[in-house]
Amino acid sequence: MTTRVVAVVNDPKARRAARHLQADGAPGQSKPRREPLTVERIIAAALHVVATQGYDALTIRAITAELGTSPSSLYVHVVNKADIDDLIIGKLNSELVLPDPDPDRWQEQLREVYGQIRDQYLRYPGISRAALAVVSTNLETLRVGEAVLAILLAGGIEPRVAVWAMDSLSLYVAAYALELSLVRARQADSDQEWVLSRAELVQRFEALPADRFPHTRKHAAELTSGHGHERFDFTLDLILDNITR
Amino acid sequence: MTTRVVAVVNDPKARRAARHLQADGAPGQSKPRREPLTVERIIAAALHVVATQGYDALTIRAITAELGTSPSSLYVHVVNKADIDDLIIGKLNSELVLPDPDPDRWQEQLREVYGQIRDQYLRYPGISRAALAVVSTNLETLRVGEAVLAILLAGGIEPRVAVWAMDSLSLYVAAYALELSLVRARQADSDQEWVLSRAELVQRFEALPADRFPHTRKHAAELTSGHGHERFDFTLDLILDNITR
DNA sequence: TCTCTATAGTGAACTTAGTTCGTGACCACT
DNA sequence: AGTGGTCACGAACTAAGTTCACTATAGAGA
Repeated sequence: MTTRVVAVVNDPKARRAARHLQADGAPGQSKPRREPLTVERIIAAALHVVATQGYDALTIRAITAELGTSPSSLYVHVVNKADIDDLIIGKLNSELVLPDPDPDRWQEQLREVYGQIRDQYLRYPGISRAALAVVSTNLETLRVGEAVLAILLAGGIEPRVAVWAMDSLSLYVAAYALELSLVRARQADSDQEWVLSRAELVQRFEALPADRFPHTRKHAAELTSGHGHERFDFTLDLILDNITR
Repeated sequence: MTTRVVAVVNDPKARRAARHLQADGAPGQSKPRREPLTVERIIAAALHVVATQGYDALTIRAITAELGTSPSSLYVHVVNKADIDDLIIGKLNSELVLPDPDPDRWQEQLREVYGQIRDQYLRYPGISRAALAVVSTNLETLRVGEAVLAILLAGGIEPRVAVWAMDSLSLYVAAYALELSLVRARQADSDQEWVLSRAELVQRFEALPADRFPHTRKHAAELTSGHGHERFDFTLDLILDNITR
């Protein structure tokens, strides 16, 4: 998508630095080869792996298998596995549609943006683990932060509160998506006998000693209650409704 | 701490099942050996590794080195690496001091409990990653959940809201601690040249194009502001102050 | 057109980590 | 002593991230 500095530099560290520095598409010199392995292709392959097999399956070898190359080939374009994580998170962030701040609809706008983020995380199961690790070190992440901040400030939220709220919201989406991905993955391959199956879990809840776990027993049903992302919306509203004061 | 069924069973899966099922200390038959490797010793060693070197350093071999044994020895007592994660999270949870619900002080009590959890996570850097993965499958975690639920219900919170709030709070502490651990770790070994140093990061913030990142530039200072856990308290209050309505 | 050089690409191998297996040690009871 | 079962362990296997020496190739310049 974004034109990128394909600086003809062998050192991938320098490449990474260049990637992070360039604020806008200002290509140094493009140097197309026959069917060149590019960072874009690597990102695409990586995202495909995550989408189809989950983040745990995102190994260097899985990516290169997707691309029909060998592991070492990646290291011409990429520093690290962590670098790849950084890149795919950046890519996802770059795809978010960020609205122009509307002071009258700031809460709605935030719900919309974080809804996008949530859905994106869930589309790439487990990727929120990477998102939690990245900590806004790349430009695309900053772009999203900037937009969220703009919406909050437009809503009349005091700067310090705005920054903190942004932080809370971001942490929460990531954690929510991570947990949900895990639960889903667990449901998928419950053939892993050593892990308790859902039935066993429910059974165990009911088998809990009533004297020690009265509330948990009584309200276990609520734990899984809530259609769709009702639980998510609940927490978002909790935060958004309260920062105005 | 807890007396445990040292069931004389070779199969570690059976052991795990036994661990999870026993609600109270009802030892089958204890069978002490000379200097036996026990689950307790494994947990202690594991926690020591995490406390001193961080969760990333928690490898099977690191644990066995601590214990002076070999990797394979662990598998007599433990199913998995994941099982170890489960055990240490359980251990930490078992150490939390949970107050008797006081309807008049429910918010204060929750702040106190989650403060304990936060501090514990931070004492064992990175361990919140394991906490996020466990998803309350063991009894000690249920014990904490039960207590939190009890406090919320005592505070007059509607059951469904209480359960959801508990979920949000738990996710948030874990994510908060995880992020903080990461930041601290990054500060510690910033010799990793490929990662941007703190100075570089600040420098970059200031170098951001003012037209695209006005808010981020202007309020970058607030990001790191807040002494101690002010940011944490802020979010907790956001949630706690709002669930009453 | 030919050569030269820098860079992209690659196979093989190294390292670390989780896990398994066969074997031996040890204890308890017969 | 013998026997059975538990516990411990060394060695080895697999998977994954990473490095390195080497090759292939495209484009620049002679």
